[in-house]
Amino acid sequence: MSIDNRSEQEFLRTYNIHDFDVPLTSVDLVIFTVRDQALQILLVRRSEHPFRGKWALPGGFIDVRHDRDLDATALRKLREKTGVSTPYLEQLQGFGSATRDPRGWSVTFAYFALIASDDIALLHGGTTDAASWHKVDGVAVDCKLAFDHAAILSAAVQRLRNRVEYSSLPVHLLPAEFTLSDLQRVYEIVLGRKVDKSAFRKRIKEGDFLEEIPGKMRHASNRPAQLYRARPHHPAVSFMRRMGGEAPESNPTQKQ
Amino acid sequence: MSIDNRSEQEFLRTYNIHDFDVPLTSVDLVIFTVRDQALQILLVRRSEHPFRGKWALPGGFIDVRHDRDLDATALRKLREKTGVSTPYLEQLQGFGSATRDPRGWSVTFAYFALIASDDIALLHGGTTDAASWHKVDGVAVDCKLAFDHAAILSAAVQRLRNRVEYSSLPVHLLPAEFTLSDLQRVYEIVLGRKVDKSAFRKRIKEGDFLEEIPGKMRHASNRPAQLYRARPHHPAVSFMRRMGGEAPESNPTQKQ
DNA sequence: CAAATAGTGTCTGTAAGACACTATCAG
DNA sequence: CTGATAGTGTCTTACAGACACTATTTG
Repeated sequence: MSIDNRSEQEFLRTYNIHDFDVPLTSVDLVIFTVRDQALQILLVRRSEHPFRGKWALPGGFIDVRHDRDLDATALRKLREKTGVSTPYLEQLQGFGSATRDPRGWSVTFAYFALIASDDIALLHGGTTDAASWHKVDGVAVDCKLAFDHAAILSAAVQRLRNRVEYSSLPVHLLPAEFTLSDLQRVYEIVLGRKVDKSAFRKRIKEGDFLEEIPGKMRHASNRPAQLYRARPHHPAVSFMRRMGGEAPESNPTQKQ
Repeated sequence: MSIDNRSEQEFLRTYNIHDFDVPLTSVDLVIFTVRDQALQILLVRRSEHPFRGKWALPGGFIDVRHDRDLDATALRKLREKTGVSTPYLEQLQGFGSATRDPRGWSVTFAYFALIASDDIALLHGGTTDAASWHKVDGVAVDCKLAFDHAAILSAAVQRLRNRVEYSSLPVHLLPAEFTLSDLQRVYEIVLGRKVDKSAFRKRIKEGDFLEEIPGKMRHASNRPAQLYRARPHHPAVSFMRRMGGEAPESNPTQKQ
């Protein structure tokens, strides 16, 4: 198959990864949910060096013996921390520099996940380190974070807000059944601004990624509301136009 | 500063990265240009194992002694291959799995760069391996690629086409001075379809990221065309609406 | 003049936003 | 009835797309 398969195999037999100076490689997660009318993320308090005792994004090293690929590592970490195994999960961006970890050159693959807050009763009482939810204020949280996790969080929030302007992403922050008002509220919480009801509902119906649950309504002390669920196999709708009058800031791209 | 700075320092003194099984880490580049009325990318023929003799994306390992961060590695690689040092450069996505490299678990940070084809006279005659331009056909090139580079290329082309639908990105594929017709042609070449002239020009002017070069025209055997240049410090404009009637395919996100 | 490309104007369709309106429940 | 939230209709504005039209050059 290869040009010279024999010498290629010979090469691999004598190859040792530890002959090279390779950076430390990890995967970190920004796990979003909406709780108490606020966008929140999951943080863990580190029980190991470096940054022992500091808050950090959940994450860890690739298990080269068990993880098939990066997504598998991210899913495994998410399951370990939350018990959730079918979230919305998207790779955010890689971060790597000589200075982000005091142990030396390190890289991390940042992912962001969206889960419904009622999916995670399992969290407390697990065997993991202390973990808790923290409200996102602007593009940060109220406590100092280890490593460059503040920068990662900032990038994740910006990416989330940007996606929410033109996609159906927020359905993943809700439980399986919800009303259109619930969904609108999530859009408003993530974006931090009001959204027009009429325009919102036209847009969502046009997008055709939800279906009514026939005859199922939510009753309260007012007019009952139709319950909807995400249409199966309709993962992520992108609209042609963004909501809101504002153009997004430019990418975290660097030049020079 | 830290909770216990003394033990943190003790920890770092005895820490050795080689005690862990870390994946091999590299940076790969998808370098786009427009030449001969076609979108093209730069490929190098590998002179080393593995995949010796195969075409591959230019790339290589992080130089932990000299590279400040991932972007620096990508820029260095780009400079080594093309001599270009101020391109549009954006991190695409991380790729990592147990099988993408026969040497074992490996990860790579894929970047994509846009350069004007007249910026790269320096390419031939360098000290690098054989490198050449290859036309992009659909989402691939006409030759087999090493590693998982076909998948990386595919993701890069999709990302580029998607961005072009709503941004000013293609200016980076042109030299410093160009006409609006030149720019329209680049949009058409990247997207692989015709674009309406009137709508295009309204959109570009509305975006306000170009400026006329006063009095400077390009003359041919027809009406002379106004020359434009990118407005300084106007890096990447995003429009509120996409061109073309089609919504983009969903992300390369995985679930399950 | 013709050929070629540059550049503009006019109309239509679509969807977002503003906002007022109606509908349906509990109490 | 009131209060509350669900849900709709109507008007305006913004802009993409289609397409015809004018403008300016060379030969």
